[in-house]
Amino acid sequence: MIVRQAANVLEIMEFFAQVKKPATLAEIADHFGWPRSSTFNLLATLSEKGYLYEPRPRAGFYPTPRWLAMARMISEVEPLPPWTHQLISDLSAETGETASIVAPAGVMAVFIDVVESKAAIRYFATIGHRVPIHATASGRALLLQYSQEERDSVYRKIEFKQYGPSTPISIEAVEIELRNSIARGYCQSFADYSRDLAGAAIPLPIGDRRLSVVVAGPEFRIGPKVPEVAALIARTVDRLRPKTSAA
Amino acid sequence: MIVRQAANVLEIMEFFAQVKKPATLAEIADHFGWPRSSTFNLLATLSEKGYLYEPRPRAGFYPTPRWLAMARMISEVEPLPPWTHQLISDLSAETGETASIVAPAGVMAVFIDVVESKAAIRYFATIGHRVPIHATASGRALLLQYSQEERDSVYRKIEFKQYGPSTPISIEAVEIELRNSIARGYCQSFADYSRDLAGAAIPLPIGDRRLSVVVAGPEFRIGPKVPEVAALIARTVDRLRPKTSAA
DNA sequence: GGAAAATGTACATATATGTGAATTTATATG
DNA sequence: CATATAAATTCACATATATGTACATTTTCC
Repeated sequence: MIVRQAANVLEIMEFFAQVKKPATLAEIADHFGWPRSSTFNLLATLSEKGYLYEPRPRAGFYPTPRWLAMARMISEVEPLPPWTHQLISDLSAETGETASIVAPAGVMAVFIDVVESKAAIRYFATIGHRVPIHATASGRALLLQYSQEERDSVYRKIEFKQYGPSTPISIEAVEIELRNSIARGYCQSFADYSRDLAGAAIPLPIGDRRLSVVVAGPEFRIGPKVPEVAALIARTVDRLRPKTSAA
Repeated sequence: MIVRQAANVLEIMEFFAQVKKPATLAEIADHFGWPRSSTFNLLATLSEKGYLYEPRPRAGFYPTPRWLAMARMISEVEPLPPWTHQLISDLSAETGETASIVAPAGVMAVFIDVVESKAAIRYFATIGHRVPIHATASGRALLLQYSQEERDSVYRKIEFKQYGPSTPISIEAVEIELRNSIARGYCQSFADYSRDLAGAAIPLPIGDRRLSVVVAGPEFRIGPKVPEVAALIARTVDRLRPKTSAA
């Protein structure tokens, strides 16, 4: 069950992140198609908690820096080491495609850092973007780091759906693809989940964290180059990852 | 009316900002005294939206960097000019008390930047902290920037409460205090709202934004020094504020 | 290795909550 | 300055939602 008002808080936050200017109750209500009274309650709640204020008279609400203060506190713990951002930054620059660091979230894989391609046609992904762990290159690069028992436990919760022609729709299919990936030396996906999207990924364990790096883009552009992209990823990780410790 | 699940999202966020480590469903439910099933729904919603993930197996949930990404996008608009942080930083260092930048939010005043005193006994305030606009030095320094009509409109919404012995409990009392403040050259408060708390504030208009600076601390320590603290604030603003333009 | 404890998940139901309509307040217009 | 129009609040009620209970899964402990 989705908790509507919880989701609405996030929607509002994203709304402000997008429009980047104060908005009145009426504007917000109209934008989302929410009743004014409901919007009123929500805004009052966020204001009361210190997350919204009125920067100038009659110009409406805008988030206070409290969001930022909280997010900073949260993120200063175990941040990703700086070289991982360098990594996807370099990869995106060299390949012209979108590169990301990905982490597990149950049966999904979450993008926790992204550098987008600058191409007009590109893989559009943002931090927080989620994809099925079993039907994506990045996700399978995570699964490779699991023990058999852990994988089984994940499999039990997966609802296998035919997202595309090549989506693995059974546990066996996934396991086979994992074995192939090991043999191949990297994970790949050709529209397994998103139409026209292809990508290459490799596991990226950092400390006891299970992460992966992925480079993805439109199939017609990146498709033929997947092997060399994979090699590039491996080389770049090798170059940037500190040799001394696990971190 | 307060929207409970909206507030809960913020609570969860603040919880993570405090504990700074992943937490399981059970831990979160117990911490807040929420039913497991409700907690489950909330966490599922936040996860689904890409704001929570599971950094390592069986270690529970933690916020994704998406919070930070959103907060950054929101805050890069019209950020406070850097000299305002310098201002409260200097003021806090010189006085040993807590210094803040404050903005209006209806009948309340919100702290939008804070540098805390390092003293053991101090005014504990965080970004997002809210106080009644009419019963605080910082709030009245905002009201001074309003037109009479705007002030009247605010007064109509205020519920006058006797927070402390010197709280102004009528429109006239507030207006008188505002006139006194003008004569005096700064706003002051002696436990008008918070027990044992005294402070000095002055208006700080920036562009068309109505802000104020306040220095506040325990009455016994800052009380006798309020006039000189006020003078210090004025001098420091004068020193740091760029002379050229309104920004 | 098996039982017990803890944790996570599903669902029907009572109830807390969102909302439409009414009221008040603010702003624009003649 | 009066009137019209739009925005912000309030409130009672129907309904969408949180939760108690039951079940499943995982982990711990003996």
